[in-house]
Amino acid sequence: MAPKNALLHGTLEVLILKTVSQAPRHGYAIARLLEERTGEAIQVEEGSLYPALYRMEQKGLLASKWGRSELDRRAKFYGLTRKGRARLSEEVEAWTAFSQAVSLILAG
Amino acid sequence: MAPKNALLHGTLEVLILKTVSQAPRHGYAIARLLEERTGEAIQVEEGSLYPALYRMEQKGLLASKWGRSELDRRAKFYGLTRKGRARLSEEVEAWTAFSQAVSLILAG
DNA sequence: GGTGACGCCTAGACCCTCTAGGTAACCTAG
DNA sequence: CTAGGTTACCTAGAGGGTCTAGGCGTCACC
Repeated sequence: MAPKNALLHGTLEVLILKTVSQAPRHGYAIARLLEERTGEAIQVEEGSLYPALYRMEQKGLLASKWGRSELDRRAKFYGLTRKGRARLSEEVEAWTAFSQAVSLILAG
Repeated sequence: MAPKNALLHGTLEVLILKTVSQAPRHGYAIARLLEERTGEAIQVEEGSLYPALYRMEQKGLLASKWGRSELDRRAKFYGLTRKGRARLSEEVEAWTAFSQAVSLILAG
């Protein structure tokens, strides 16, 4: 079967980078925030999210620190590293170019 | 290493559907057309393209027929089936919603 | 006769997302 | 008090799509 969310492929990273650039956030909050802000147009499964966060920390884009959530639960907060910040603008630019290109074709 | 074109993932299908909806085209021409119209912003490798065309024909979205290219070479022309036409509008809609959602986040 | 463009195809690697589980702490309803 | 729902994290393996790196045949040109 076709994957439920093929379009998300490759885009999750920039979404996370952006979300975390505004303030340190924990994984669960990132997922909720993306869903709420987009009216469920973007849905991030936990099985995609946590591995992505792990990869991105390994790559040096994110740095994490355990803390307490808004509801006072144990939660791991992620913030951008300098490398992550650089990566964010690269990926925003790449996505903008790509999405305009696709729109151009689909409008043709 | 990061895949060269992670963003393309899941988008190639709708690009092909759209391109072929305008006129029957052969694979090589589809790739050239996508690149030229987008100023190389979209680049389709042959190793992605031909398997995609094959899959889409298997799924009943495309129908193919051997013919002669503009340069009078042997070439396989693809056209939309009724199912392909229906799929095209679904996917255009899905892409529009998704891309607006991503833009919303990235603009935040 | 060699090189490059045209045009098609394939195997396997690679990467990312998703499914489907599991853990643990906390709250509320009944 | 206990059953269920929410918060919050994690993982193994399946699944699916793209890319790498080849191969094939034809044709035009130098």
